Amino acid sequence: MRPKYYITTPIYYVNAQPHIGTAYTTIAADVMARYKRLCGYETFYLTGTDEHGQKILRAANAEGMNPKEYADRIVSQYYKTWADLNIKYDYFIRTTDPKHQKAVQTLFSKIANNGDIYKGKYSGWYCTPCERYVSVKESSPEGLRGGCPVCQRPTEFLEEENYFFRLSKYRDKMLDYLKKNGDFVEPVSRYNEVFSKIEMGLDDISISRASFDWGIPLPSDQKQIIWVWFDALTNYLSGVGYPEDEGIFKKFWPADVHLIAKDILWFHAVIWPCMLFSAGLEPPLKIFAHGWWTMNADKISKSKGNVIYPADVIDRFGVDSIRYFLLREIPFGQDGDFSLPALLRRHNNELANELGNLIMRCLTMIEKYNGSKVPKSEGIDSSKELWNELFTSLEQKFSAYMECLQFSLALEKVWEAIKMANKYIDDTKPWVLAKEKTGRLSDVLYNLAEIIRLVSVYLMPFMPNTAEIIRQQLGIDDEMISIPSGLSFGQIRPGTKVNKGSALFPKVE
RNA sequence: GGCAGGGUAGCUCAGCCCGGUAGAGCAAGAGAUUCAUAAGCUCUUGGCCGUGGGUUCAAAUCCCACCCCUGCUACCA
Repeated sequence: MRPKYYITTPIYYVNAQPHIGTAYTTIAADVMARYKRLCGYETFYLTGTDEHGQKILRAANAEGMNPKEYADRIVSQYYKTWADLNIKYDYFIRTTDPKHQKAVQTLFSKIANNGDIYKGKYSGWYCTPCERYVSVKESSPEGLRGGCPVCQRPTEFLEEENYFFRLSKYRDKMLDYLKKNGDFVEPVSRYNEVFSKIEMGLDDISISRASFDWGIPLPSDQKQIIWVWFDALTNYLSGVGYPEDEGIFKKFWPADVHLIAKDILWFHAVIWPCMLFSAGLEPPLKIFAHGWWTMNADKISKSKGNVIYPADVIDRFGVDSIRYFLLREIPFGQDGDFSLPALLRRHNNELANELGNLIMRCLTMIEKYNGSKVPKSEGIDSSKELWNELFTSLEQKFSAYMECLQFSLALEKVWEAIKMANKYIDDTKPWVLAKEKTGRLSDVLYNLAEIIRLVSVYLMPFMPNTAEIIRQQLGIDDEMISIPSGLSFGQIRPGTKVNKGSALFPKVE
């Protein structure tokens, strides 16, 4: 039986169109999903949109629309952007889907039946953008009136009867779970933060709202709707069939990893597992919180007007270049800076010069010196053996880095091979060998064709279009493109006709 | 205020656990070459390793104090 892999992005709140931050998470998950598919895993990649809550209701009203229409409009932008970025998800979930709504109510009832939900009266300062109450612990006197400690925006005083979830009950269980699963939250620094915050104590949280009605009603009390975060988190279950489609659900749950940005760590690393504990379901295996992008070292925000939209850069650089840049530029987990000069450098140096030009020079030489056919390796020199060793070592390192989502390091390893190949050409000087006619030229050209093939396999998850073009240029078929069977050196058949096309990455500017 | 992480070449960082006369990539400069997207290859420049003490034959690396930055968190009121 094939092993499974289930990866998710957060479902994005439809108050804004997709930008570089959401694209980042979505691309990272796509790369991981494509990698796992390549490795033969039965893979499920879930993304989607979060469409309920007061914030959406207000935004819709402000434009004279009903919230569902408003959401539809934004959602279409998500579809388009993800298509433009070549994101291959298995399912796109919307919290307005009837199936999802049912799942939320089912989960809610499970937790209620377990005695973890009670009715209480709550009065306090509420942050609408964050969709949560600011606790007394968190708020300084100025903070109460001054704004939300998380997002700094104004809070409003609310008093209502709500239903509460006994989060406090799960403090010890949660700590225990973390101790037994040291890699549950990554990077480690985030794990430590979560751990110490839980140690300080967990308060019960209000998980229903009565002051507006854009949401999913409680099964037991139609006057209240379920808190958006409870609603949203449940997508990870409903997206794989919970509760009705047991076959799919049992196959894929628990999720192997929830990819998130660091700002929503608490909801995912604490509230979500505790909800699942209460419902008698397994928690996800890993929460990976990545960092934030700045723009020219400046914090990105709507008010500053420096938000970057994927379309802005795709037109100029191409999808694969953007995908590459985002994952290569910074170690996954850390913050990073997005800037045009940085993007230009990566694109022109690494993609155009080192990779694109490598392929171009190899194909040209095969064309010129061997009638566009991959020659038969003559075994005159020992470099084939050396390349074999190099790629064996690359295979190990690459997969190790991919397993721990260290995309930048995985790419760095692939680039070591690319640089070696460029150097190999300069060292062996095929243009000289072509005059000598010793047969050594065949060895070199064969090795180069094979190197390019292997590189394209490794790049496939990151740059699917590029990998596909390389495959066509080399004239090879799909069977040589898989992991691990396609990774051994020496598979490309002599006589294969190459098709030199145009430059893979035209230089920008 | 507490806890955690960090301050090393112009920039981004590795080295610090297991002390022994500073490393990589990018940027900058030079050279040989021509298969190639004026690409690639080779070489060079560049650092009192946050500050002040201490331990040691020897400290970026260990110890103490202080300064600055980042994250989590608390509070004086």
